[in-house]
Amino acid sequence: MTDYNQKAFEEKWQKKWQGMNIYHFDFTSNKEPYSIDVPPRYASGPLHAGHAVHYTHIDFAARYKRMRGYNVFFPLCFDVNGIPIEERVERQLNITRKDIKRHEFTKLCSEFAQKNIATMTNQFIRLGESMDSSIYYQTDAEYYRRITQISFIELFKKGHIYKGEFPVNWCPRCMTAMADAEVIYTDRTTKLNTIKFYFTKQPDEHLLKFHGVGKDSHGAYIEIATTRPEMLAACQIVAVHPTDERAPWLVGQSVKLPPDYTKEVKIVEDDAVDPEFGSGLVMICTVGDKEDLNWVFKYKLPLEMSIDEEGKMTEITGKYKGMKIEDARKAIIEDMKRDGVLLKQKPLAQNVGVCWRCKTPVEFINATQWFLKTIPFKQLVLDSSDAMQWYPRFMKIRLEDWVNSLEWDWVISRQRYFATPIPLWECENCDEVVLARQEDCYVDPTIDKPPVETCPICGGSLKGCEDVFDTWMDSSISPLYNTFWHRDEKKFKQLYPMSLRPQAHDIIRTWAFYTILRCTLLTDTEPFENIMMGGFILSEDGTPMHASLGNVIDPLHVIDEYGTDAFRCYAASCALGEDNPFRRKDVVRGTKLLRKLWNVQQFIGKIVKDGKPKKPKKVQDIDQWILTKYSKLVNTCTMQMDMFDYSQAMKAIEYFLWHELADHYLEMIKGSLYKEENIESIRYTLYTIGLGVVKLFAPFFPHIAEQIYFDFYKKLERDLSIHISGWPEPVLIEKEKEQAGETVKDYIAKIRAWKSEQGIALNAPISALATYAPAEIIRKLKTSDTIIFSTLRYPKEHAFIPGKPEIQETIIAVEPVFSKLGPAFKTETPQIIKWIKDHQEEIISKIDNNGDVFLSDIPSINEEKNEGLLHSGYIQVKRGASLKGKKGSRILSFDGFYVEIQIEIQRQEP
RNA sequence: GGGCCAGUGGUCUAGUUGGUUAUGACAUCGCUCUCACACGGCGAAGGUCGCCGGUUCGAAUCCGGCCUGGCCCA
Repeated sequence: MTDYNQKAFEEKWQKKWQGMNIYHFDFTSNKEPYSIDVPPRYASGPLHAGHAVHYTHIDFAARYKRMRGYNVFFPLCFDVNGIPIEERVERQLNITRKDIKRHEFTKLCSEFAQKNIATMTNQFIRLGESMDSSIYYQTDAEYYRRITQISFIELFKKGHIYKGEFPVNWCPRCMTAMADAEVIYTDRTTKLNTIKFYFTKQPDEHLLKFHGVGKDSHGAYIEIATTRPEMLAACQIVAVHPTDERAPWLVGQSVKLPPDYTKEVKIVEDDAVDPEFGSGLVMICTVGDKEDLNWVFKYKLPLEMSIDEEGKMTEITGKYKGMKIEDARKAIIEDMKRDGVLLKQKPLAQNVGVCWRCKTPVEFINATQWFLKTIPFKQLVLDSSDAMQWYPRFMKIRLEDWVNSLEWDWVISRQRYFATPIPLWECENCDEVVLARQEDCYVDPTIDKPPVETCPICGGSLKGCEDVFDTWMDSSISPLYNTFWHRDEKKFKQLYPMSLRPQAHDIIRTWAFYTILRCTLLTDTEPFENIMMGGFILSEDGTPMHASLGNVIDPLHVIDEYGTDAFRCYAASCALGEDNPFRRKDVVRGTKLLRKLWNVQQFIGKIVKDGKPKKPKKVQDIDQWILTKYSKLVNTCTMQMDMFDYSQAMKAIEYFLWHELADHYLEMIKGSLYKEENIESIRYTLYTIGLGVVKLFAPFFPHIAEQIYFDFYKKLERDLSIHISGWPEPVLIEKEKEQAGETVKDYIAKIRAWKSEQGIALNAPISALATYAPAEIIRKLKTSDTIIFSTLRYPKEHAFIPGKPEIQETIIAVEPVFSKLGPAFKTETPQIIKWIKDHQEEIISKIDNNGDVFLSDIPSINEEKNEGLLHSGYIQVKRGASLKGKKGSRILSFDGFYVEIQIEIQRQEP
């Protein structure tokens, strides 16, 4: 017997597989391709356990499809553009990108990313991933960026791109525009400041009676509550709700703005004002938040900015100019306190939008940016997503909600460096845009010359665009890159749309949405057929993993301790789409399952080592039973794998292996095996199921499966590796034999349980003289009597006797069969049930005398037919027995049969 | 505030075309080293299936409302 050393052979296979070329996508093959749009892993740092689980799920799909005979396209790939990497580099070196030359900075980013890529590539190998490095890509490479640029140029030519001056989300720390999808919301407590806005003209005294209006030595004022006092200079208007009792007095009035009271603004009424908030009067700035922005458009207010691109106060804020936002807020509060115009401050819990990467609160900046139209294409995206199968289905709703909630087009330009350059030049004189020629891409307009010397319109000089793309512009064409769009028309036709998009649900609004949008716009076809949505892997305590919380789980640590296959067992136990805390228990359970699989295979291996058994003429009943069970397992498991339901599939295989096969079948055939009875049938069965089970496990546990395959099956099968061998097929489904097998199994299990209860060793002989049971059961038991004899260690004389032993058997209860009664009698059912329960003795005696009880016996039932309740299956009897054994024996009663035991065996007296 | 998901023995968990006696694992407690496996086998105890109402002959399952947690969004 080979020693079980999981770690040693995991390492061995990880090395060997590199050279075996079994995961290779074959462009010349005529097998049907199964293409996976693998999430290019972002190169900002190593994988954590959550990523590891996601990629393991993808690997399950890849390995399964390979065994199903597909030509699987499973690229190794990385996403290498954008702010997060820049941000890491800036933090690591304690610089900002503006401190050094643009191209020096991008070089640093690239080096940083390459290091992470090397780390992650190794991680993927250790996770047992079957990615194909011959179709490798990374999104910052010129070959990839070229496709990003071409896709932009095509969208531009279709008229879907425009340049606009528009307030956009802006991160003052990263100093760039960002899309709505990149803004996340977080709770924080801030201060709500109530400030005096004095009237320009003294209002009617009557107004002073109302709340939120006051008067001091400087005159009458209204109270305005704001969390952003530093934006006072950008205040354009004050609003009150139309139904507010003060509205008639206030609307049309003007107030002066603190802190210096030189600027005047009007008061208007607007039903978007929340009368319950603050004083019920709100100041509207350009632009504090999105709501302000709606008002700005509604009232056509000037777009005056109080904050600039670096997060500093602008000219219009007067003395606060140049201060950072937080400093300016402190300063203006101090000033207003001093002047007595700050009435009160109270804490306020609010939900602020922050930069997804650096968590700095996002501001709105009016800036000229490039946009890709999204608003006109909502329906297009929804239709495209309808054309795909979503797993689980409810995830589609998230995409639909996001699409329906969209209000703005997608800002695709970023004022950053480490990303794909926007391939165009602009005339410094007339703003005419000169696009790069597709055949020239990849281009970097900050270095490369434009395709024409000067502006074709006015002859002005052309300046290369310094903005770069949002990094989602790169990753959201992964299906186009993968399928050789604009590189090889034949391959594109073969591969597009891709078979599967696997991803996590946190990037539905970005990666999924943008990919569906752009690929559909560019190809008029949805980019993938299936989309499987992974859940979140949380830390062991159920909190999300965060470097800052120190609860990040390193998958390699887990693997070092328990092995890769055990880790993959945990991964398989995570249902798709559901959030799962990391469960060490399931990894431990994995180690046990692997050991069980190993042991079972050692046992089977010994028996099948003499060659591949042929199917014998007669397969014994008990073998037909387990083969039927196995075939059913193959069917359900195949179905579940097709639906990406890995947790269910693995559970089913595990149950079959451990309980049906090991606990029941193996135990049952051991006796025959040692006596060499029905050996051909058993060997055939063991070989078929032994190999089949390893194959079913192979996508989950690639290492142990390969090891077992090589140890026992490879020399008898032709395949180079279990991972490119065929997926099992059902071999036999014999319903009757299955039932007979279940009967034998139940019989044996009951006797074994009884022996266990009696403290008799399971392999100890017992002097059971006879088994009594209804003829049908006896017939079933007899088909496998050799197994019963050897498993239970019965004496040769043991007889199987149809009928009852010499016992007094009585009916002890009559039970209603709800599933029969309900549909037949509907509302009368409860009465019948009650009657049955109340008249037990009467019913029992009737059955004993006449053999049945009839509907007409029930007084309250108006039923014409005179059906026998027992005969029609409306009731069932539960029999018990007062048993009389022969002399020197006693009779044990089980559910459905009796066993007569010689008493001597029980004698334990000293 | 809206959407989605979840709530089942001490812990984790399976289970929805509705059928009355709810699955398994871990932990606990008994018994058992039997020639693949004691990291095994056999058994016991442990649950008003989040709460309330409705539909139904019958609800963990369907419907409505609510509570709690998570995720996403505003």
